[in-house]
Amino acid sequence: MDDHPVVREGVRSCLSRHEHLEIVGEAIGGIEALEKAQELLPDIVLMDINLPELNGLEATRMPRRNLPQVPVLILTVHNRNEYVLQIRRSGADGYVLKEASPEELIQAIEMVDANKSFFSSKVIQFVLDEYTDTAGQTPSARGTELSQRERDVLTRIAQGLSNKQIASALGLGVRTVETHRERIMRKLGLHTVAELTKFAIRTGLIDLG
Amino acid sequence: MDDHPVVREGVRSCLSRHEHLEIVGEAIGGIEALEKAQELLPDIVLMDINLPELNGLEATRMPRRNLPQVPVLILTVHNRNEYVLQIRRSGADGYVLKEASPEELIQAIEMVDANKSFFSSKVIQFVLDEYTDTAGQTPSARGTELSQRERDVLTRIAQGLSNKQIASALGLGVRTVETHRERIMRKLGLHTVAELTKFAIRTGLIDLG
DNA sequence: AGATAGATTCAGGATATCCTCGACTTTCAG
DNA sequence: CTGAAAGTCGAGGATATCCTGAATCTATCT
Repeated sequence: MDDHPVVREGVRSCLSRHEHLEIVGEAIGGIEALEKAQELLPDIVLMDINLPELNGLEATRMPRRNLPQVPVLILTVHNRNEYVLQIRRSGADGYVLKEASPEELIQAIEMVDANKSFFSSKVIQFVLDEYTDTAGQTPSARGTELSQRERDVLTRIAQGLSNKQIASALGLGVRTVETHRERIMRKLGLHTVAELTKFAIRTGLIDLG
Repeated sequence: MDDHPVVREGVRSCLSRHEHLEIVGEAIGGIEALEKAQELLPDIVLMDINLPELNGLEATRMPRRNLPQVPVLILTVHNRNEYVLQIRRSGADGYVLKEASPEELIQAIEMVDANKSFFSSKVIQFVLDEYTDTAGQTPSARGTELSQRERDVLTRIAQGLSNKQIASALGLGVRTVETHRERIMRKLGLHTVAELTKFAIRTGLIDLG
């Protein structure tokens, strides 16, 4: 699932050299990826982060509810620390950088298919550090990370909605949205909508639409 | 020349379907790309922008001195305005987005090889828009486009500055900055800081810092 | 089970900033 | 001259930011 034809061509080519790996479907946007995943029930889903329509991480969170048996492997160019945490939170089973070798991609697919998780060697150290910090595998541990609700609010802030509009969209009171907004700013150390918007873009919460 | 093996695999696969196209060499970083270009003297160089060691644009400028006869085609994910201008200045002969189809890539290679320049259709529209708006370098041009002063203000808004901070930075009154902000919003049809920020990023006014 | 911690929800009030409408002056082109 | 656009301010209502406080719920730890 990627919106770059050349990249998809590369993935196809890498996988074609392994007979036991078969591509049963492709998707460009996040919504299409969800639909095809439910329709084709693949053994594994390979997903980019920056997808049109629906963010790759958001698209990952959803099939984990409806299709918890389908492993998701994230394949992306982003090597930012913020992504690592969000990917773990999204429930993805693996994280491979596009700068990794095709061999590493194959290895990752096989490991995820064997119900193991795989993270690129470049990011595994950071992941391990986080593991030791959080000790338990609790989905939410660090006070510096945003909660799901806070991500929902931040996404809409970066989309250009006002507190009132966000409250209406999420079925909340305006004061609740204001609280979320304040906690987001405090956690991230940012104090303007412009900075929040750029953060949301960097972390793949929204696209430049 | 790309630092993502999977992407290189995709380019190889795209080109392999055309017998008249042959890959004589590959490189990961910008320096390696320069060395191989001088060594192999290819008919055309395909180059990404974000390369380790040496930026792709810097690497493009240099062979234009030593190897002016070697055309350079930029292949990248970036479709921001700032890059378009920088690419033209660097002396590259073409600019293809990774979101383009493999057919477009082949077409671009053939055109550049025929000593013509090629820019992705999505890119060329961008350039044309900017050109018609700021044609003749007149500081004031179109009613729908921003003036220099308004660009100054918008840049700082997107950087996260408040009206007061902008006024101080530009030596204006706060009311003046507020009027500029209003006119910017009216001209662009945008009414939130988030949208202004995304516009500034898309048009290359600011970076994702 | 009780205690602890985080997430989510809502509120009042204070201050700052933004957004919109209107107005004045200057400059420049037709 | 006339009109259009840029640049400069003002006022008022809307919104956002920041502070404190608190109830409910869930999950985990002791």
